[in-house]
Amino acid sequence: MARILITSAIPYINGIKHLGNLVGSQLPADLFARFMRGRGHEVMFICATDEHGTPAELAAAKAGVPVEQFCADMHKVQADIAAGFRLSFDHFGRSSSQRNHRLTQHFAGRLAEAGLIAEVSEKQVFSVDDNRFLPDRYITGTCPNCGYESARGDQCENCTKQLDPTDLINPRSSISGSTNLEVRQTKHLYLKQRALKAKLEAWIDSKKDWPILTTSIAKKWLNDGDGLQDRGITRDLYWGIPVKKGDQPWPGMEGKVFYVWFDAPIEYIAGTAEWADAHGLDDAAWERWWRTDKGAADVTYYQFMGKDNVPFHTLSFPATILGSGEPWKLVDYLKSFNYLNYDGGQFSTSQGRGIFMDQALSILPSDYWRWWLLSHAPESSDSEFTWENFQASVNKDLADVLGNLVSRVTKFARSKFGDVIPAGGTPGAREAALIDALTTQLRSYEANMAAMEVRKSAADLRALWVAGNEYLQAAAPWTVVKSDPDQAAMMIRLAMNLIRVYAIISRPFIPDAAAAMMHAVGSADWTWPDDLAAAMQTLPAGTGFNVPENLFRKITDEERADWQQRFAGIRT
RNA sequence: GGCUAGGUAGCUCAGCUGGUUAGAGCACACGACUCAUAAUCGUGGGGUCGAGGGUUCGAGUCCCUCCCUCGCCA
Repeated sequence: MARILITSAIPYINGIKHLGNLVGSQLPADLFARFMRGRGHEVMFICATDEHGTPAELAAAKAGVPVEQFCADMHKVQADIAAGFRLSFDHFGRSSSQRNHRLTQHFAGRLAEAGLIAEVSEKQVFSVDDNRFLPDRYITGTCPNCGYESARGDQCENCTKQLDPTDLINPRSSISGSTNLEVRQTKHLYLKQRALKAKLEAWIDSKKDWPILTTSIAKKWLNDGDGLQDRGITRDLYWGIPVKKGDQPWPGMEGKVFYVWFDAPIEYIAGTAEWADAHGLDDAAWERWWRTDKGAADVTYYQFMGKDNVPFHTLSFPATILGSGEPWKLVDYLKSFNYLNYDGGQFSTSQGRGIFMDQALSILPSDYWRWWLLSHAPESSDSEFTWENFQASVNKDLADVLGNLVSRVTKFARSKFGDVIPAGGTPGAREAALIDALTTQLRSYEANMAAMEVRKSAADLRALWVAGNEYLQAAAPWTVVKSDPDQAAMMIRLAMNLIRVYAIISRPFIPDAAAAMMHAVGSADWTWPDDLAAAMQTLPAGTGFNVPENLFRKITDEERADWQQRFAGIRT
């Protein structure tokens, strides 16, 4: 039994995520976690909300509630939706937790002791009326280059020129519109990433089995232009983790907080500590997942994220870990995803375009979405959601191939043999051939799942389902029963056992349907079918079974057209 | 403009270090079956593998040029 640590990129607290966010990190991470658990491995699967920073403060202000309250409420909302999608986190933490405060401050202290923190004095725009420093992109003004009146302080959208906020003509606060702005001197901490470049590069180079998408992004940041840059890790904000050096004050940094991208990945670790706290366990319980000197040496650590998160996970976070000089676990395998597009354009949180997680659950149960999203995961390139494709895949794969298989077996069994799995008959060459074919396909499925080849795994799983229909079609128990009821009973007994096997191996993709299948055949034995021939004899004759409701219903053309129209616009 | 990835059947995609008639699912046509959610199973049609050069006995697979899409960066 192996020990598997899995983290999903943590979603930002501000609002409900769309299906593109889901399929890029949380959902494939869940698939992998469920698979590894199913195989009997010890799994720790951690996710959290990423709560700090200006957008959360502004959203809270807009909602008219204190930011602490806003984040607590939104965390609850996101946790409920995650549960709705059956995301099986061992813990869904919060980057604003006290655990993360202490750990983030601890890392900063260690980095300072290692001489990897620089204090830099710089000029920044302060909005008097808002009573806050403004991030560059929250300053609006006229572009000195092209005259565009709504240029942002970091870049003009119109002429794409890179700007400094002080370049803007008639600058104003994007928050309040106030023009009462001042340039003030402020001091910030920088993480000396340049000093860690050689270490980071050696570490990246040691990862021979990482996808090109991952290593190329990392190497570009390492070597492009002037190479890896030192990075500011503090901000003049209210909402964040107070800057401290371990548990000691940091002179000159009073009232400042750490930058959200510094504390967010640390929450992977802190979230595991939160898990221990929530279960009344001591520190050793979570440290054995993260400290190689305290039991984590045999842990394999997998991260899942969208491609936009790769630089932070290949460089910034490892710089924090390596720079600390302490034996924290570094990621072993990093699975990154491209983007999912929506009907010809991008999903967009800021523009409200696409389908959001709560909307998805309001029209169909999670299994439908899980299946489509995972079987079309944007692995090798961006992929596209269309309602036509969604309807076709769900109806064919789930309703026709799998759902109908369960129906035809259980209904036939009920009408011909009664309430229990029937006895009699002897398996022959056809049954042996089926088990051989299933075994081969199952080994392929396991290999693809272990390699996080999501689409290929889905294709293998579907092929396993199809093999069941092929067998039934060829064996034709509905014909055999007329002349040799015992042989028909044997076929049905085998099919019932096959449904149980399907429940186990399908569970990572469609957990609810898997539970329904297991219930239908009157079992609760989720042991992975390492030996398929043996697994196919798990349910003995005499076992009671149920005829379930249809596992999946079909999406009608009318529904598709309705949803297509309903979700065509912009969410407000 | 620089960089990554991609451009393969109507659609969504596989095709590892170059090697017999380029594959799968869906869709389509025909057939079988009738236990089942008008489900299932079988067979078949359909592609000059973005364009043009080149290397090679042989290229979707390597090299060069160009076109297009997406993203990142500037």
